[in-house]
Amino acid sequence: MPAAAEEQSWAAFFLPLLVTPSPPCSTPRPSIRRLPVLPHDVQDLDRRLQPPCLPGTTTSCSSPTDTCAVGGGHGGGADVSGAGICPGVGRCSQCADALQGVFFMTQPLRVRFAPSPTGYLHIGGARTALFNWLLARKEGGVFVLRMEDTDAERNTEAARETIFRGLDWLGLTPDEGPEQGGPFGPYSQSERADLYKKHVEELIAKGAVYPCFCTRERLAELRAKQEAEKADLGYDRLCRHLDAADVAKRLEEGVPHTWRLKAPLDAEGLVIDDKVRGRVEVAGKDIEDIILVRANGVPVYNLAVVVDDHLMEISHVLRGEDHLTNTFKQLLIYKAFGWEPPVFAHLPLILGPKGEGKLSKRKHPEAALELYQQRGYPTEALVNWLALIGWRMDGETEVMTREELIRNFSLDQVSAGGARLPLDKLDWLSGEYIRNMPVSEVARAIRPFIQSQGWHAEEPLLLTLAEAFQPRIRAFGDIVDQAAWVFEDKEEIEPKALKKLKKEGAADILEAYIPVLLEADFDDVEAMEARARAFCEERGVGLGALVHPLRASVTRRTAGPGLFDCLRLVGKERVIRRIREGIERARS
RNA sequence: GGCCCCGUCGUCUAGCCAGGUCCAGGACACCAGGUUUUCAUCCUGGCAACGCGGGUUCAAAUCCCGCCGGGGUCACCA
Repeated sequence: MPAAAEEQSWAAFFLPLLVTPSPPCSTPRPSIRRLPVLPHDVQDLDRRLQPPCLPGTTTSCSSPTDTCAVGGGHGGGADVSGAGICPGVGRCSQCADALQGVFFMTQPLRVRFAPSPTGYLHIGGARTALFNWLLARKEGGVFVLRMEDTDAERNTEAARETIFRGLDWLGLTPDEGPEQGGPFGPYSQSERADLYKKHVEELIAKGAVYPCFCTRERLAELRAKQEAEKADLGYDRLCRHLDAADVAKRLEEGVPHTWRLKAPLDAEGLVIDDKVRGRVEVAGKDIEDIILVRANGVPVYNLAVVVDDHLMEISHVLRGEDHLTNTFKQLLIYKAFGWEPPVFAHLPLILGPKGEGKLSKRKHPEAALELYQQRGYPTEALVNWLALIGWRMDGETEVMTREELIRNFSLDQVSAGGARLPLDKLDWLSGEYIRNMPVSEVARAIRPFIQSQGWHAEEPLLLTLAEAFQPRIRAFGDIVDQAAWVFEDKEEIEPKALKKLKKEGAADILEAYIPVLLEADFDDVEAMEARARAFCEERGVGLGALVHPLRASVTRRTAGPGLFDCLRLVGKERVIRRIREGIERARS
C-alpha cells in the first residue's frame, strides 16, 4: 500500500475521534507520566503503538503540548526518544477518554532487564535481555538495565561488570542503566534505599501494611505444622488481628518486626493478562500476607521491583516464567499504591539440554554466557540462536540478521512452553554464520585462539588457515583442536592414521615422493595436486595410495582440509621431516 | 502437597485464538546415496509427532471436560 493511502486510512479512523467534542479540561496538566486507567484494553500493545501521529491536529485540551508537531509515520527508527511519535497529544488524564486512540502513542514503550549480579550472566537472562531489547528496538522504545543488587553479600563490582560486558558483547547495550545513566536513576537497587523507605511509609500511612512480630522460629514451627497436617502453607495472619494498643506498645518498645501487606480478605481473585499466556488467574484464598519489609528495615524484592518499575515508568515487563507467581504478589502491591501495573509477558523457561528442570549454573556449565564467548561462537549467531529459543517468526525462517529479528519480533509469536537448550542448533547456526563470512574476518576471529596456544600465524599463513578451516569449524575456538597439527611437531599419531601408514607399500611411495616435493612450489596448491596425480599415474597406483599415508604422516590424522592445503600450511621443510618420521613409523 | 504454567517428530518449532485445504509443514540431529584425496561443505532422498480418554460437530492437532505427564513456585533470596 502506498504511504499516502495508508495515511489516509489512518486519518479516516482517527479524525472522528479527534473532532469529537470532549469536556474542556481546566485542570492543570498533571505531571504524572503514567497512563491513567482506561475502560478498554490498556495492555494491548498493538493498539497502543500503531496509530500514527496526525500532524498538526489539536486536541480539545488547552495544554500547550497538545498540538502535534511531529510528522506522520510511527514506530520506527533508532531514535529511542520516540521520533515519529506524537509527543503531547492526550497527555491530560482528564481528557483521556475522548482521545484514547491517539493517547496511546504518546507513551513510548519502556522495557527493562533486571538481573541480580550473581557473578555470571545466565543464558536465560541473556535471552530475556534480548527479547526486551528486540521489543524496544521494534517499537522505538527504551531499553533499561536495572541492577537488582539488594543482596549485599552477593553484590560485587566484578559481578556487575560481568553483566555489563556480557550485554555489550551481545550488542544489547542499554539505553539507560548504571553505566549510561538516564532520567530515572539511580539504576541499582542498592542506591535506591531512600525511595523504598519513602514508599514504605506511604503504605504504612495508608494502612495497607501491618507490623508482624512473629519470630522466624514461630514461622518455622507454623510451617512445620502445616506441612505435617498437609494444610495449605502460608502465614496465618496472627499479627494482622492484634489489638491496636498492643501493637502500639510493642512498636514503642522497639520489638523487632517485619511489615506485611494486607491481602484482601474477601475471596476476590487476581488476574494477569499475560501477553504470552493469556489470562492467568489465582483465587483470593490462595493469596497470603507477604512480607514487604524485613526486620532490619530493608524492603523485600517484590516491593523494590514494583516501586522501581513504576518510578522508572516501565510499560512492559518481560521476564522468565519463574516470576509468574511473583506477579500476583506484585499486582497486590500495585493495588496498595493505587498504581496501574505494566503489561506482563512471561517468557518460557530454558530447560537443561536433557529436559531436567530449568537451566542452572550448578548443573549446567552451558548456563553461563561466558562459555559461548570462550568457545568463540560469533555474536550474531548466538543472538540469532537465542532469539529462536521460544520465539519464531514463522515455521520456516531461522537464519536472520539482527535487523530482521527486530523487524519481525512480536510477543504473540512467543511460545509458552519451556524449551530445552538446543545446543545442536547453535552449532549448526554458528557454522552457517562462519561459512558465510569473508575469509579475512574468519582469520581475524581465529587469531586470538591461535595466540592463546602460544602458536604463531601471521598474515599469509593465517589466511590460508582460515580458508582451510572455514567450512569445518562451528565455533572459532574449534581451530585449536582441529589445527593443532599445523603448529605442534610432537603430537601423538591417531591410531587410524597409523594404520594408513602401516599399509603395504605406504613407506615406499612416501620415500619416492620426497624428491617430487623437494622441487615443488608449496604455494601453488593446484600445481602440486597435478604433479601428485601424474606421479601416481606413473607408478600405476590410485591417488589414494599416496594421499592417505601422506596425510597420516604430515597431519597424523585422517581428517582435515585438502591435503595440499595441509602441506602448504606446514611448510616444505617440516613436511619433509614429518614424512621421514612417518616412514620410520611405517617400518617400525 | 497447595497454587500456577505447559504438553505437535529424538530436539527447537509452524499450525490451535477465527474446526475442513494437515493421513500435520520447516529446521537441527540421525540414516542412506551423490560430489570429493580424507573430513567438512554442498546436493538428493529417508526416518520420525498431534500424551491418553471422553464429549461437541457432518468434520477436531485445533473447541469443552477428565486423567496422565513435565515444569515453575511456595524465604525476613532475587
